[in-house]
Amino acid sequence: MLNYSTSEENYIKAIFHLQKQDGTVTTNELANELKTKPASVTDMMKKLKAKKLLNYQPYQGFRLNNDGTKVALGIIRRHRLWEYFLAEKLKFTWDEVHEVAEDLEHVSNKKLIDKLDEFLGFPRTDPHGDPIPDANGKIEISRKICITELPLHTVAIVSSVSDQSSEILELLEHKKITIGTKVEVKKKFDFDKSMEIRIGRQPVFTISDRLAQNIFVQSN
Amino acid sequence: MLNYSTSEENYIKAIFHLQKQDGTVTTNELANELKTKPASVTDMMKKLKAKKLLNYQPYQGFRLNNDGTKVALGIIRRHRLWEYFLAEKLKFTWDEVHEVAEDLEHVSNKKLIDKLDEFLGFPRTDPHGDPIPDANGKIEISRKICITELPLHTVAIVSSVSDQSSEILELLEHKKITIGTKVEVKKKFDFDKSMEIRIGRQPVFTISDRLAQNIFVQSN
DNA sequence: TATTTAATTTAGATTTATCTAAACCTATTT
DNA sequence: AAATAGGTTTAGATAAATCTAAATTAAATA
Ligand SMILES: [Mn+2]
Ligand SMILES: [Mn+2]
Ligand SMILES: [Mn+2]
Ligand SMILES: [Mn+2]
Repeated sequence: MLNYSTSEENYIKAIFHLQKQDGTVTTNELANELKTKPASVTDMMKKLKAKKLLNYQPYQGFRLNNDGTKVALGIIRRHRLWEYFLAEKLKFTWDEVHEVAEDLEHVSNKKLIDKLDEFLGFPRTDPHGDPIPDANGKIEISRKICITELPLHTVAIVSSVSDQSSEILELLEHKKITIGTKVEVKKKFDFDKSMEIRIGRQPVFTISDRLAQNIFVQSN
Repeated sequence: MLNYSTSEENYIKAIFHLQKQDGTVTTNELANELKTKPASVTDMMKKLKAKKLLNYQPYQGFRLNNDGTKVALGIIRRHRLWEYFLAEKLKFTWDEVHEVAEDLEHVSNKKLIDKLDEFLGFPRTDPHGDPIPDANGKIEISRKICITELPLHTVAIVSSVSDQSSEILELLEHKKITIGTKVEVKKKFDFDKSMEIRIGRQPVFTISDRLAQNIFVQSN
């Protein structure tokens, strides 16, 4: 396995997260995700294409190929194992781990990561509930859906939350929404797409669509 | 505290290790240590001088100032804490830890390192026997001397060994020379500066000057 | 189908870190 | 004091990653 620069790895991982099922990722989407400029994205896409990690034709968007996906899963494995370590061993709160893991994930020594995995007891999910790929890059497919797609009056369990910004995580913590929380949608409003939800036996309260988009549940 | 690039940090740390007591470090010495070219060193010295981390006048060598020393001690703290973690928690052998720590040391998140320190139980030395600076940059001054300076027939304890290359560490392991080993110099040869030493009650054997230079002992 | 708009790419700069080769100092030796 | 040899610095290139502004293309609209 070759080694990739921190910058290349950040692009590869971002593409992996953005490409859903069969669709392609656009230049602007990726630039927005990485807080960079479209011109920089185009440069990097040419480079990653030359390294045979993705399919890319000018103006047609891009998508990781098999090799690129393997690389992405390696980065995600490192990221999530470090997140687990930070939360479980170093007692970081779960909204702090992502930022630190964003750097640690780029130390790519296979032995280090496999020994870390063993030391942690081969955890299956990170502190946000996302599955951790194993040493061969195999990852559990999770049956999670966004809470916005959950039918009314159906109790589900929060299985993961977006980890993209610590602002969101701070809000979730304040609302006492965390992994494992039992939640039920009581009402949805078309006007602003906000929804009223209930956690356990607490009073019903409202969350914005923006927040709901970042909460994922396991319906069974 | 500002942040420095990986490259800047590697230069700063190398200068710290090369500058003994009151002397200055030369361009060639540093280029040799970092396996780079003298021209690259000169470029970086200008940069680090501009950042007020060292004293440097063209052709006169250089030396870290107070601020530079503080930065160096921070890097060394990270390096040695990770080495301890790798050896103690992940069960790396002590000749494998340096290389990995060389990368991990550049993840400079103060909270991460202070929590790691706490998790490890505030270790005082790394797996090579070198002291670990505390969160304030304070470091124990060790009374260690090189085995080449140890008087004949004086039993001493190996307190640290060079960790610069895994080749040396491999050799030391083969010879069963490790931290805590009791050692005594039986004879020194002027011709090639080799020496005969005895470990515990084993038969006397010879080590080269090149190797001896990398073995440090605590004479009492 | 022609036009307009929005997304994307290209062109040209900038910054950081590196190198080689040439020029330049400093110290030692004649 | 002049010559020489080492060590050091400068000059000029290169590669990676980024940017702004201009040019181009594709898609939507008239
Ligand atoms: Mn994360
Ligand atoms: Mn990252
Ligand atoms: Mn080390
Ligand atoms: Mn390093």
